[in-house]
Amino acid sequence: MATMADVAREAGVSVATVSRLLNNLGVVSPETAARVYAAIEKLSYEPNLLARNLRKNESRVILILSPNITNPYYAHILSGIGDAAAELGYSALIFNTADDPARVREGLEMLKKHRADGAILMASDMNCAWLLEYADEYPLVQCSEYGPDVDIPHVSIDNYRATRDIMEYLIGLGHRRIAHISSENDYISTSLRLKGYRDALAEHGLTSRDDYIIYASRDYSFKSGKAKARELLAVEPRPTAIFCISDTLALGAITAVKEMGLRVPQDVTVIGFDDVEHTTMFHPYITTVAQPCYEMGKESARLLYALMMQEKQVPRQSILEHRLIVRESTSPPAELE
Amino acid sequence: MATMADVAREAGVSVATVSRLLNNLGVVSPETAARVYAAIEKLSYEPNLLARNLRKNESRVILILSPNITNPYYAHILSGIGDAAAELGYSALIFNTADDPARVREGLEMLKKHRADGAILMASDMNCAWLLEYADEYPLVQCSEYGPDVDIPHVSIDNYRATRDIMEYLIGLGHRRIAHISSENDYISTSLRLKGYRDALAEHGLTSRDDYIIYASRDYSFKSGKAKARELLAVEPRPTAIFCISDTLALGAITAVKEMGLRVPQDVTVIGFDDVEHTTMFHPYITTVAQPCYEMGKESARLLYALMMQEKQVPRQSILEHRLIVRESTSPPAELE
DNA sequence: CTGTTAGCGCATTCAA
DNA sequence: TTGAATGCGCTAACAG
Repeated sequence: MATMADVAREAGVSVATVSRLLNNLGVVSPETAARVYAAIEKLSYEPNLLARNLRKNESRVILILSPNITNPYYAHILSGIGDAAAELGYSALIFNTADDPARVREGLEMLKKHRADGAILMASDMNCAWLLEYADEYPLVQCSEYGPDVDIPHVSIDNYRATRDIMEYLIGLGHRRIAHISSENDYISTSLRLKGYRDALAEHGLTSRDDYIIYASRDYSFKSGKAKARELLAVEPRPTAIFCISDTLALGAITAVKEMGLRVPQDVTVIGFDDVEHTTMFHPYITTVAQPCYEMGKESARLLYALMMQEKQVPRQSILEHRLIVRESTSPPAELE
Repeated sequence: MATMADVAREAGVSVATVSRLLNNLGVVSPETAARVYAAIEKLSYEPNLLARNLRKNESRVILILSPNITNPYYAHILSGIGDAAAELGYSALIFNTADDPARVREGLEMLKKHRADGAILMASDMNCAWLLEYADEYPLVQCSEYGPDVDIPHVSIDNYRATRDIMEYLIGLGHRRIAHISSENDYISTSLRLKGYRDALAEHGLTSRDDYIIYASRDYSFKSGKAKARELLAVEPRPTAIFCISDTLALGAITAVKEMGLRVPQDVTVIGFDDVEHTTMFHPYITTVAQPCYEMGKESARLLYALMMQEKQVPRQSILEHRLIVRESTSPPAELE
């Protein structure tokens, strides 16, 4: 493995000149430049990042803390982060937190060890003020989830407005008995969606029934969605629509409806959230709100980059556009038909 | 940020002693050790990996070259690699190749730059002998796909046997007209499955019809599966079973069957491969061959580790067990009922 | 058991 | 426009 000294010797110049050329610093005469490039070519030299990084005191790596890369929602975000990182000259390190705060801490310690220059966090709980201890020291960005009063730059969608859009749509279709499958997790998105659900009902003079709200497992599992929908459908009077905070949950709900001998959407309307699961592989295709996951990943990387470059005025928040996608799992309630 | 020198000064010892303690080399008296630990604690010192890595000439990073982390099949493998890497004291870098050989090359160049100590490749084409140029220089492992005559350690399943298992099962059910949705890609798995399909037919005295074999898109898309199944179902006489080389393809095939007014499995049996897609979210649940993706990822990391540790006798091949999972999309052909 | 010292390969200051 | 020299923080001889 050739070093810069080898190149310098081969080209008959000093290492300083080679370094300058490689980093476009100062000016190097065309003739020497040519000689150096020839030497680089001949020795097939590649700079040793280990040395460069130590010298510059940076790793050119960004850390991604994700609870589970197997979940397509996170996978799409990761994909965006990875691509943006590459464009910016960074590499993306994945660290699986398994949804465990202790592992998040463990991951963040890598910043102190200089394994990465900054980190992007996913799936933070609302009470994540403890992250400030790290955010004060290192560039940190949160994606999707964040703490409402925790001053760390984050990118997300407007979960409240998205939910209001969903509710306006359902109510506009004529639904009055709308149930909600939420989750027992502690995400800001969950909280805002629940609030949007309640506010929409209230503003339309519809009573909010506690037995129309049910909490699925933290991870939005299909099984949980199915089980919870089953409970919801046993409530009297039966809701005509179920708003689920994820597509997987909606998929489970649709299965529950079908297994109870009912039809979607004729008997029960089901609506999801995310548009990232396989929502168009089976009928009924799911009506849902699409989140721009890939773009959110990219934007997170961009924010982090701004932070790492010590840019002033880095926005504390970047809200991307959601989109209601009406497909086949929703229709007016039968009673109105 | 405290350095080792700070710790040494604080503890009244030399940096060598601190280093020895941190690396469990040589012996340090309990008293000095205690003083050093106290100093580390007080200064909340963390070793600078940038410096350590340069000194040791290693990055402690493994590179993962994947065409698309959004595909659950790869995501599960990645997950296994990531976990195994962490256990071994390594970090996992993801590099999206977008299924482009030029990008694979680009990724491998990172090894020369010392950004990573070794790499795990996914989705290599069969004619990947050009990889040897890198494998000769750096630790390389291939996961799932590999070149039949390319001497690079790889982990996979026995695609031929798995296919034979599928075919024995289908033929055992009484199927005689079995179609095959393959792919136009150049993977060894595709090739072995096609061979397994043909050999099974031949050994059972069943004629292999070219119009029962069709090639879906490289990426096994749902859409492609649906379209190709449609073509297959138009052939006279209609096949009673369709063996698809991926679950997504099978999902597409099932949709095609249904849309043509036929039933799965009563009219057409469909069988998939991988068991990684959402095969149990809708009826009929898909009969398929399960690949131990997560384990394959772990095993890949282990092999790579052995390579990086310069262990002698690193196996050139590690074949993990597959498993036929019979669910609802298969049954004896109607004609026999 | 502990300390001194010499680099790892590079970027960067300063002098020429 | 170029080169000499310094040191980033650490590990590993080697000496004591």
